[in-house]
Amino acid sequence: MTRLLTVMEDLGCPIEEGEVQVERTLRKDAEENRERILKAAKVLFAERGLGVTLDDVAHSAGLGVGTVYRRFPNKDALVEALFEQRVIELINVAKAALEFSDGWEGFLYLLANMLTLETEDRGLRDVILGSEYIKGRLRDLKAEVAPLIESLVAKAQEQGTLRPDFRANDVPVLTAMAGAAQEYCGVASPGIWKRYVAIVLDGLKANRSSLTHMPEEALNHEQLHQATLNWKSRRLSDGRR
Amino acid sequence: MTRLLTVMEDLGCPIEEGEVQVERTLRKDAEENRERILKAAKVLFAERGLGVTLDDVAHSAGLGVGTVYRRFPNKDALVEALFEQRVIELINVAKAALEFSDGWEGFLYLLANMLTLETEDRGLRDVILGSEYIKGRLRDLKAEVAPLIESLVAKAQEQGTLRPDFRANDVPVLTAMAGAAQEYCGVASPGIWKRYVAIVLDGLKANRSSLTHMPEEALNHEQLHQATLNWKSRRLSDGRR
DNA sequence: CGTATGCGGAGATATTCCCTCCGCTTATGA
DNA sequence: TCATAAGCGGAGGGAATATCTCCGCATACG
Repeated sequence: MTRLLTVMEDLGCPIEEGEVQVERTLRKDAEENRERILKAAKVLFAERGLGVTLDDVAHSAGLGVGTVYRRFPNKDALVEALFEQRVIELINVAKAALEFSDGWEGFLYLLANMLTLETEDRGLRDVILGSEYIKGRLRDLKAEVAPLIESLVAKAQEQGTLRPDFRANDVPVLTAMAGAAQEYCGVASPGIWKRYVAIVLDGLKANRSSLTHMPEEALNHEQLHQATLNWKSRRLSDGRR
Repeated sequence: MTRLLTVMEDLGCPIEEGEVQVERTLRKDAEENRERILKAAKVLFAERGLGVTLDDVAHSAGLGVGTVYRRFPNKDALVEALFEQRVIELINVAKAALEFSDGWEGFLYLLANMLTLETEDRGLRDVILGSEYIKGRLRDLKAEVAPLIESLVAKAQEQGTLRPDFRANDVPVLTAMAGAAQEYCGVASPGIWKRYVAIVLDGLKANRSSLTHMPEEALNHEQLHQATLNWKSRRLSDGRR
């Protein structure tokens, strides 16, 4: 197999991942290192989002940069390897949410679980909200989520429990908002994002008599100060060249 | 005066801004350029936040970098010159909000106006949410806002119109969230942040019978796609050194 | 018209990121 | 056992990006 591939390449026939299934088994140590890379990357991406460098990953895995680049030619490949499964989790959450006979219950289930996944993993949030590094299979998987949410929203609205002017496309924006709350306060109080989701949920219910219990305390002054220190203005591209 | 200052510096006595009031009048052209810098910076900071470079500002003002650095020794100085007035506006909004006899009306007034100011000016948002570049007078002014909000929240809660588990310290987080909505969707639909603030307000009212009208349409798929392209994972510091 | 003041922007310095290259090491199977 | 394909580390090249200085030249103004 290896022989054949090499020959094909020598003939100027580049081997495209996916066209020919390159399944050459790795040497034992190489396979181990691949696992270490994935493990380190999982943690780093979850903590700091898709912005992490392959250099960071290498360092964190206790390996040289070269090793990482040999196994994953670029960040896209690593991202795909790591997040396919996680996006499938999202799809499953949405499917499970559709199982509820009560549309509001389902919607609640969706938001609670989806936001938990996406808020606690910055990388997953980047995958859902952005498009950088997201190609091929991962992109396709991601596209499966929206229609499910649309059904769910429609159902809850038909039953009159979700406010009628809400739209499925608002969901990613809620994700961005919960993410912002998390990034702002997370240093001082991880999990506080639930407090703000509680507020939003009370704003989404078509009719409500009681208030949802807010599951976390607000930041105290010291914590807010900490958040303040942590805030960085994101550099925006400026268009000129 | 200039003479004196120079001598003092020659003697190794650094001149601190604010200790000695340096009020030497600028040459006419220099004064003009100073205005151009402020004008350009105002626009850039509003659009892209405190992350803009003094080089950016210079270029946008049609001046050389040196000119900008001569007039404003660093970004702190420029930020202070630009945002003092804007923070005073915030203070005035909060004071005006306290004038309402109806606490909820006042709270509504506060959020509507404060969030408008802070959402439409990324720089102001950075000033409020962050601490980078914020020193001296600007810092002091900023500190005047929180107590006003505290009174306002207390008042509305005493009157039973604002949910009792809300805290004044939640306000900056709401700012961060509205800002996130704006940054995510702003390219496709500026002003859409009001849609999400409407939801949040409905979640903050202690009792509500009707829903607040959502002032903007949700993004359509094309717009959402645009938002997706615009999303960048903020690079977080990684702690190692 | 002399000179203090101001101007432009190249470039020094520092940081960050992406990725390649190459000398050395190691797993593997003939 | 040992030849060798496969793998490894990490220095370093190259490209951006940001901050701030320096100095030869221009100009406002008394």
